[in-house]
Amino acid sequence: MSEKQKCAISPQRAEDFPEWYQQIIRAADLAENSEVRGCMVIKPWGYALWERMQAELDRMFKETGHRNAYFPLFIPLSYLEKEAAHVEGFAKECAVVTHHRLEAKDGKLVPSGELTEPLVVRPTSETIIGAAYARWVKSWRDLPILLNQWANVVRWEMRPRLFLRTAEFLWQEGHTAHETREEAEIETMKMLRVYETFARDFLALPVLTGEKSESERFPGALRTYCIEAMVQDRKAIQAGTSHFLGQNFSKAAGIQFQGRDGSLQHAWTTSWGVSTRLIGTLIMAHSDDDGLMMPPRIAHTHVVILPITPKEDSKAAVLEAAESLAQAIRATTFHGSAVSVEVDTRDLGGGVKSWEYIKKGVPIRLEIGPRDLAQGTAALSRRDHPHKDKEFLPVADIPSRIAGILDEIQSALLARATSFRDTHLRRLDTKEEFYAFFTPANAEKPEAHGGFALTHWNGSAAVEEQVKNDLKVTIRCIPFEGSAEPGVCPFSGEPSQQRVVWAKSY
RNA sequence: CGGGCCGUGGCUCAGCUUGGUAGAGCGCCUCGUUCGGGACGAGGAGGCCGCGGGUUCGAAUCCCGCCGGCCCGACCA
Repeated sequence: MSEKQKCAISPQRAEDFPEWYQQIIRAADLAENSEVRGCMVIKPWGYALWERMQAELDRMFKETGHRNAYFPLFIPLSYLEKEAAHVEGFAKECAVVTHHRLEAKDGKLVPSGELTEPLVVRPTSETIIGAAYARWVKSWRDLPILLNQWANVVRWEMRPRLFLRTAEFLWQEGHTAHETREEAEIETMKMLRVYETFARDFLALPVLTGEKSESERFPGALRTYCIEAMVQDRKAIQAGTSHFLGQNFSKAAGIQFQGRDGSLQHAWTTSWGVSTRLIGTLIMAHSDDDGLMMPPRIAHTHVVILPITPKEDSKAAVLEAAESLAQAIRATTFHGSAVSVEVDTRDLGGGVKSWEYIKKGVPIRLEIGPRDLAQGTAALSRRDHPHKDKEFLPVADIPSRIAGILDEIQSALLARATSFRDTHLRRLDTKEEFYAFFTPANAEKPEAHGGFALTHWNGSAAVEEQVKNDLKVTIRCIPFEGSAEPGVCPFSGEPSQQRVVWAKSY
């Protein structure tokens, strides 16, 4: 590269956010598009992030009394037909298996052996899990059932984007059945809070919590709650959902039990999930024009040590010092687990290696070279600081300081994201302000604009529809806290009980 | 699924209008000098020009069909 590049990623966020997003994924080697339309290959660096998310969430699910199970990928078509709203919500995006055999014909393989009943590749598992629960539940003593499954699901999306919207994606879906309505409602809220906590403490994402309006509700649910994050183009992204399904699915599947009073009752069910979309959210929330930035608590690699070996005669000593430093750091812990350290001994020159780890978002880089050997130091760089900043520290002090620095980085990312979100969250009271807020100056190539608008709403779907048509802005959630106050819906002029969160969204 | 644009080494693209057997930059490999911030030199590998058919002595180039991608709409975790 003959000319100096200021940033590793081109284009920059401000120039072309969607393209920047794709370049981050490429530069950090997270994933790539597959030859199968709409599907992605998640590469090791990206999959490791998912494994970290799985590990922490799985722990949190178990701590709240859930266990894992696994249900079939294929769902009988007839199951999907049982819940009317559910069918309507998912039918259009279902992949359907109609045959079970291939036969060679004219040198080609053609499907044969048509199934008597087509099988749907699960877009979600309420129906087939409901059928199992119906078999398992006889008595109030069989409840609650608190299960989760880690699985892939397929939704035949028309416009895929890596991690954000793909035909196949990975997720977890919790499915619970309860004796009473109240118990199920508590469960729904409890798991929403788990997601909120996870997003804040591990992903360093401040999220808004609230309920979805009817038009955004999960097909078949009585209520859908969500966590909504803001990413750096100021759009909202639904990062997790928790649904109170009432008795809709238990009536459809026949989940019945004999209650304490001897009467036959339908169970109350919930479902809740987060997906690999969290990776996309993480990227869009924290990355900068030099690449990915992994919050330390979700990073699979906390520290990378880069030995500087310019001269053959000192090489062995430098490598030994690097390895010994790695061992000392691995012996320390960060939130209960060993700090994860990589030593990159590849024979690559210059800043190439440094830049690779900047792009990949490793929180801490340590350089150790011949000069350090003499002085007993190593150079420490933080991913959340400008990439040229480097602090020379006594090697002996480094291991004990790593966990503290990781915590600082974690806090810095959360603080930065929170400040960004708050800067772009407005209380807007007139239609004019609202429309101005969500209208880009350059319609041809919209710049980052808008944000979250806290604006009154009369509760009508017609208003939502109008705003969506005009601005592509939707209600992201009806927040739980701090929004209940009488006012006037600026779109209809009608009275409103509270402000709701409006935004453009992914 | 509707409208627009586009498919040429791994990536970004030139070549196509006016048919004559394929190029550049980056990346990759080897060797050497380098290495504390994307280094330099020399050499090298890699392409049924998206697929199928047609026109032609001859097609990346012209014609037809299909497939795929991107953007905009509808839909969505």
